[in-house]
Amino acid sequence: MAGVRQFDEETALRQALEVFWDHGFQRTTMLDLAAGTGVQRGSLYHAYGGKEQIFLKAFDQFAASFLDGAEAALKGRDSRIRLLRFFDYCIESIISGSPSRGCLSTRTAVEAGAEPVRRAVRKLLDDLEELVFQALDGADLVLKPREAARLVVATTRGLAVLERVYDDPRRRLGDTTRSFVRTLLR
Amino acid sequence: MAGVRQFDEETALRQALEVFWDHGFQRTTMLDLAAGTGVQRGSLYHAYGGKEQIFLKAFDQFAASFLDGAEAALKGRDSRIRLLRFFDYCIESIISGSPSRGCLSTRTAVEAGAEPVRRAVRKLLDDLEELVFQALDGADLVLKPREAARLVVATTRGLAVLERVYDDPRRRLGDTTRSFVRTLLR
DNA sequence: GCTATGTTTGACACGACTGTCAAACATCAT
DNA sequence: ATGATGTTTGACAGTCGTGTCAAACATAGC
Repeated sequence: MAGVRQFDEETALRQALEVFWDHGFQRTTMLDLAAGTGVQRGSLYHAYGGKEQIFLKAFDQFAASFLDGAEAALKGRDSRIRLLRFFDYCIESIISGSPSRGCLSTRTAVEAGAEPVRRAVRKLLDDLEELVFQALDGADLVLKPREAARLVVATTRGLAVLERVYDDPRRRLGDTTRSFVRTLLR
Repeated sequence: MAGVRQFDEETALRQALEVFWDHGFQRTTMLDLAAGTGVQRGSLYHAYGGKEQIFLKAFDQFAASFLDGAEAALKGRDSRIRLLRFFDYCIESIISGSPSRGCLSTRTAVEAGAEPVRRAVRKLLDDLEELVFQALDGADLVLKPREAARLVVATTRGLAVLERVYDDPRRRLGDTTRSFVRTLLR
């Protein structure tokens, strides 16, 4: 093999993710990605094909890291604490950046049309559901654990939307979270 | 006054709303609106100024009608039935159209950057919360009614996101809804 | 009918972004 | 060193959408 890639792929994808997170999938252009990664537009086309493919690769990295964090947050001994920590983790992710960038996966789910992107988001949510499901083991629930896990994931989506709408999202989302956990656990 | 508008404003705004709902705020262009309303692009600019102003007017109509429907759905005698009917109403709205168009306000909240648009969505959610709050009067709740109402609205946002991600949204959203109502009412 | 007033129309200039490509380039293997 | 291989680069042509404007138009009121 000669003719070797001049940029570091992992770095570039991490930078691309920042761009997507800041601007959203739709508004992000190949020009933005070129600027954000320092890689020429033509090179990006050559290496990946286009915006969607870049997104999918960047999102994969993101999803893996996000799930790692979620798993760690779900590790407390009490299931109430586990849940509250998990939601805190989600909220921190959602309101990260300044101005805050919102929830990447939610924004993507709502904005993106293409099926591969939709599938990537679905996979993240399914994986997340699974983590929550396992963390709910032994909790005193009104619902079956599967249902509860799904409801938890659904609630994180609700938070993501509220963040876009209301001011002082940390407080607002935190309050909503605590309300929810109180109803879910018995 | 001479020089009179040649199109019916209410009709045009209703048609514009369809366009926005189908394509989302961002993807909708003035060309789309011209095609959808049958009004020339130049006339739309002249009459309203631009896309955002048209959206705000169309969205107002939508919000009023949506809230009417929600209020009606929240009218049963039992608060459980009231809530379930309310969620059914939301779900029907979310999955209306083919292919289904999703939740207009959620999509708008997530897509739109401009403050007036954000404010319009916020108003709808606040109004919705108020309706739910009143409908929760006398319900046997774990939470304070205000908190419960907020959680209900948050949950409708979660549903809206799930609809974008999962297949067979009617079932999925319905299941999630029933889980939620079971946890909320005691 | 005429006029004043506001509306409609199509064309215009412009900017943003896309996707592609040939030429220049860098690197590896021999 | 050289050739083979894949990468980078900047330019190109094309598409789509914007916002504006002067001229043509329609109507209410006199």
